[in-house]
Amino acid sequence: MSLKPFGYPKELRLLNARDYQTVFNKVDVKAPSEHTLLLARVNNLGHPRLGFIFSKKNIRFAVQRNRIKRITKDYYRLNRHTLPNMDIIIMARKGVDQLSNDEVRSMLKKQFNKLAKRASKLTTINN
RNA sequence: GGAGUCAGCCAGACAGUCGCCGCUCGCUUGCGAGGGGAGGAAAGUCCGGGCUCCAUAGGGUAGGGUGCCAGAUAACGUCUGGGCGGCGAAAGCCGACGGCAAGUGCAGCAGAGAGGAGACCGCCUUAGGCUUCGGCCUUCGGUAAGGGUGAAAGGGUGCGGUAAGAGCGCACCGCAACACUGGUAACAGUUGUUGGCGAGGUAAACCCCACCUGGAGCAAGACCAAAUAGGAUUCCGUUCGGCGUGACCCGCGCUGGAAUCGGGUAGGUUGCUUGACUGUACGAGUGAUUGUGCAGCUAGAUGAAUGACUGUCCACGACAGAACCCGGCUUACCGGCUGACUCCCCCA
RNA sequence: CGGGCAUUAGCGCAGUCUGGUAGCGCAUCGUCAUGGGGUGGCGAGGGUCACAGGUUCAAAUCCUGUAUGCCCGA
Repeated sequence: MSLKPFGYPKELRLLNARDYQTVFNKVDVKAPSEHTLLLARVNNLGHPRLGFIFSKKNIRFAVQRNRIKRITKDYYRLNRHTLPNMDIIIMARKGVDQLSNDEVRSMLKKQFNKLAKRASKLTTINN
């Protein structure tokens, strides 16, 4: 792999419905909170992959949806080296569009840290 | 200087760092360089058109739409100009603005009467009775001026007329029909003649008239790979029947049909941006719009790009995010700029 | 992205086509019956008919726009 250190190419995303379905079929780690729900499953690709489900039902206006997506993406590509090798789905709940950019970032930090902590616990048990 | 009307434009700027999606070029199979990367509404999906498939969209019926006139346009429910009506002091703005004299329906309650209407009170009068001679009661009638009901009561004002009244007659105003004049037309008129004026409201009620209208939608459709296959059995049929064209009938196109058994599914590419395009010059037109020349290429994703952070400045940044593409309409919106016009005040 | 439907009392629904009175069941309140409660009988209250314009004498109903919720088409 000769990826740019903070890039966001397609290898680092979940791309089609099958990718999403495999995660839903067997969730290894969950990280719920008031505004989001993270689901993750261990992969053996040597890097994490991210996908998001921000539905129109939970975030009504397209401008707000795009804003949350972009901040999430940006946070992910800057911090992916701290994440375990998993396929991660981040789902939005109602009310996320009320948060400011800084609030979204701190919320993401908390959630990803929670995920990494639980994942490390999982791998030690498996080993 | 103030108040207002109309038309058009802008939608924070600059620099740095880290990223995302196309395009071109270079080397080469992932990097480098260059250049591009949301809107005026991208929205709502309320109309119209292109495009695609169904027949090249054909005939009829039903259904739907539009609704003063003329024009613009690919087309429209849009736009422009004009007419009529309304609002405003004006610039200007607003209007589903055909027909109820083809037919049918509707109008609760109130009211005498709700449509060639109607005597409840009233007014006048015939006959009779009573009388304190003022009139009162009963009654045959006349009467739409007044009261009262209602959203709405079958021209208005005045004079004459009359028992009291009434377009009953006359004058003026209004109205209708015809003619004339102007205008392509809608329509208009210090025009003329005729008519006493007789059939009011509602068509965003059914409906009538005129014009328009085939259906579906890029999840349309096309291509590649795979697959519906290839099979087996039974029954029916071979001018029949079935399928497709999704309102119905005709027509047209394709084709043997049905049941059971067994077998089996996976996506990718394209459509996808050069267009009723943009800018500019000259010309046609009151204008919407349009002709010709020159120049330009201005998002094209497919879990879906156009962003985040830092710094500086200011008027402290609204509504809001393309998904086949255009033309409109409607709705949302912090502010700012330009031009034209109207009215008022002051100065010269 | 495209196509369609709904919104009426606290809740579930009629009424809208064909304009004039907004109604039904449950729930709420009062009262009768019971020693008390439930069940039952009788009675009452509660509605800007989602919002804003328009047509009409008159709009829940007809027309136009807006908002919200739901369904269908890979």
